[in-house]
Amino acid sequence: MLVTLSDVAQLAGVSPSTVSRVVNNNGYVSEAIAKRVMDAVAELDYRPNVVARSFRSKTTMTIGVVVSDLTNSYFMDALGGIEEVLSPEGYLLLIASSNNVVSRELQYCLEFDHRRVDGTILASAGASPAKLSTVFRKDSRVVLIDRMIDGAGFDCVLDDNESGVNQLVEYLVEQGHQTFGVVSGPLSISAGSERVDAFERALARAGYDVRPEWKWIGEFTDEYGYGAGQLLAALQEKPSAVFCANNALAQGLLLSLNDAGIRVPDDVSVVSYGTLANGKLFRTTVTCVEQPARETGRAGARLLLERIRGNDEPYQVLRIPPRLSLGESVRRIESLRTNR
Amino acid sequence: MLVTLSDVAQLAGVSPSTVSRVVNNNGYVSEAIAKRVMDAVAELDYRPNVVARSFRSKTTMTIGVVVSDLTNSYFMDALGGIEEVLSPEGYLLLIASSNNVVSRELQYCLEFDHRRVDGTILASAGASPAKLSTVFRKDSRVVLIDRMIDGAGFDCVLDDNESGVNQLVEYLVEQGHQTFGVVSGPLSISAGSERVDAFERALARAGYDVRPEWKWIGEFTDEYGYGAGQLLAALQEKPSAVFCANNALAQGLLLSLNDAGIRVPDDVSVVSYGTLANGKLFRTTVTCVEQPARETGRAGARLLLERIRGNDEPYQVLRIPPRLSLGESVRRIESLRTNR
DNA sequence: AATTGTTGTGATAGCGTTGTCATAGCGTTG
DNA sequence: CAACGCTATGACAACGCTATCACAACAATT
Repeated sequence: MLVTLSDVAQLAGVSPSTVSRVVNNNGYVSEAIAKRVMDAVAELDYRPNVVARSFRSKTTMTIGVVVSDLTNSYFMDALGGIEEVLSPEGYLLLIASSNNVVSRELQYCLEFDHRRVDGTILASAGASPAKLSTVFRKDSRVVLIDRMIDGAGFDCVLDDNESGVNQLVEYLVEQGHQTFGVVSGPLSISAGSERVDAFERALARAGYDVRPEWKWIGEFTDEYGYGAGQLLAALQEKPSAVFCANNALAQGLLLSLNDAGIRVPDDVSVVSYGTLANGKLFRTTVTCVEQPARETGRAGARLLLERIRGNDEPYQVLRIPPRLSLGESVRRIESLRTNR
Repeated sequence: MLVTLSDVAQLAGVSPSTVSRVVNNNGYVSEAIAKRVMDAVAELDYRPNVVARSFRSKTTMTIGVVVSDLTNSYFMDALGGIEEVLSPEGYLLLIASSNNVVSRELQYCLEFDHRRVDGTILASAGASPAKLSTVFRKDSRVVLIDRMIDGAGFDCVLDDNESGVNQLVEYLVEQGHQTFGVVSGPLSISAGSERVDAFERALARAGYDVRPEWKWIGEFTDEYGYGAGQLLAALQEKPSAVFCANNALAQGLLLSLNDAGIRVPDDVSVVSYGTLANGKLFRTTVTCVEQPARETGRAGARLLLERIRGNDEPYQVLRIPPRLSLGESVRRIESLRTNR
């Protein structure tokens, strides 16, 4: 019913093989024949059947990307970087958002495997290595971004969380802060544990710590951030600075503080790991670690490309250094000395 | 190299046909055999080759979605609605952003066609019916959302722009505004022409108009909005209210007015067709037409599903009514009478 | 002149799945 | 009990393409 290679071959008076060579631009084809074929293609309005091609050639030129939250600008930026690298190479992206639900994440990865993607880029919501290994085959090409999974045995590109957090703490201490709170997603995710650990370690070096009752560990969502903000607002005694381990948390926290009538930075200072989405309109007014999202995406895509092209060296972990971006969400504490 | 249907069949001691029936859950299969097959599937860790399946069955269970700007929350919301309808039906989405470049839009649509998607949902950046008909085949299933294309002959779901704009104008006039500016994307796109036309018609009914020098027609991007804001800021005599035909324009305009030291709404009032992305954090502070993005996506997906399932009635245009959302970007003009 | 390599083309054989048809056993019905 | 429909399974072909091989024709090298 639809025009096939053979139809074109017949009209051009050549073999299907030759038409295939022309449309794929590989193998030896003479100028004259190529032109004859292309004319036939145009005349019949031939559309290559990519499904048949993929079936035969066992390569789909498709990359699956699973992120944990598509509405988060970090992942959108990373996606941009991925596309930037993969699109010119002829790959199409299959994009899915797990919405921070691990089971959905696994489900998408499995679906992608069934659809025979050439590789998968995964920003995990916290899948275990065990679960992951049931989903992927031993020869699956997978690159993790933003969140590392120990023991999964995949390439990984992520922030140098330690460096980012250190810059943040340095700045906070410099500004005179002495009491600190933390809001984070699950510590089972590297983005959680690494940032929180680094935060506490950096504080320790400066002679401070985080009081247990000022630690809120939940999900990497603005909803959880909002809830944490409510708890914070209700506290009699508050930390002078609160560290949010990602931008969604910061967003929720700031909104809830605003709703509760707590002013930032007058009443409490807030810093975020990750840029706030709305910085564009209202300028970046939150002091934060500016994540190299796009570069992370690019690096992940490049790593995956190498794997597809046969690189079978041991997997590697790439750390990309972020930089501090100063906003107006941190108060300078001049002289006040609290006894601790 | 990989486990196939036949491998499973062999282990289970049945024919490939039977295994196919089991894994697809269609046709007659006895309980006993089904169990035997499923055990074999589990033991071999069989993964259906969806590419082969698609090739044979001529249906990919894939829907292509081309939007003009993935970073725009309107399209993200619409995407959510689309996914909500299509995902439970087993469809996977192929998502692409044309970034308002018509050639890229066409390219993606063509690529999707080659990949044999079962249907396409398109928020066009302004492709002509002629171009579109070279890309799609006569039996292509296509649904347009947000932007209608006259003469394309496809189903279409979009805002009742007239109603939305009327509500806006009514409110502006009620607040005492008498001089108006407009910022819009191309009038070749229905979202542009319909909104601008409706705006001018509604104003005319109220006895007002838009001065030619207060009309800025460009692209539906925040960049263009920013530029328009600069032009506006530089004007000696300004309109008292400016209508932005989409949210990206409003975003850019507001940012540039802010940069130029023009206060909203004190110096100039701004209204937007479409919700501002950052309403979430800073609350909706811009008076705007709240678009039924998610419902538009849902309706488009449902329309497409019907087409796929064989509905071949004449194509239809669905208009979804939006509603006004009051913010703080419009000043009430009490008594001032300007002579015009 | 013989050998080798390069270029250009065709014939053939599947890839893994499912649609279609054939067949056979069974229960129900007039 | 013959006729029929329903259930259950297998055999077989074919989907459109490309990998592989085979083979020419010709050029370049020994």
